[in-house]
Amino acid sequence: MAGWLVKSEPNTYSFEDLQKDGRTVWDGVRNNAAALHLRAMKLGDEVLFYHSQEGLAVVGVARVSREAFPDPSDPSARFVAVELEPVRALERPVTLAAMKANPALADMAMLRQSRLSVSPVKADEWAAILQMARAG
DNA sequence: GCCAACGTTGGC
DNA sequence: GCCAACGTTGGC
Repeated sequence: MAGWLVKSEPNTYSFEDLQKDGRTVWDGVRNNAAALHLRAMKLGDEVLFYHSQEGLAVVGVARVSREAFPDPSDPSARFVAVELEPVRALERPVTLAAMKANPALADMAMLRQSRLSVSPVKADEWAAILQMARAG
């Protein structure tokens, strides 16, 4: 089972919004590298939910509830969307600063390419982040 | 608000 | 097909 990370500006759509909605269409991705990752997402894959601009932290875990389909917001039909549902909020947010400070995450895709809005998370990186969410 | 990183566009 | 110009994202 693959792990992923998506970014969202909480001003626009926060993890709390996802919990309130129960599920959401993850559309609007207009970047080929990010779209490639969207296409690779499988039903049931878990997704770290990161707040960009404000918060700057992973705040929750979501799950892919529908695999890639044509993005309804894309008139050119070149890009895809998935559907996400909330799993749970992290006990404590894992901040960008903390992730940067953790050598285990040095190779993490989102850190290496900060503008990538959808990125893969390796199993060991996933475990490290969840550990950080538990530890002080 | 600024700037670095990076993707896209368009002239040649 | 190259590359300069431009737009967008996102951290600081």
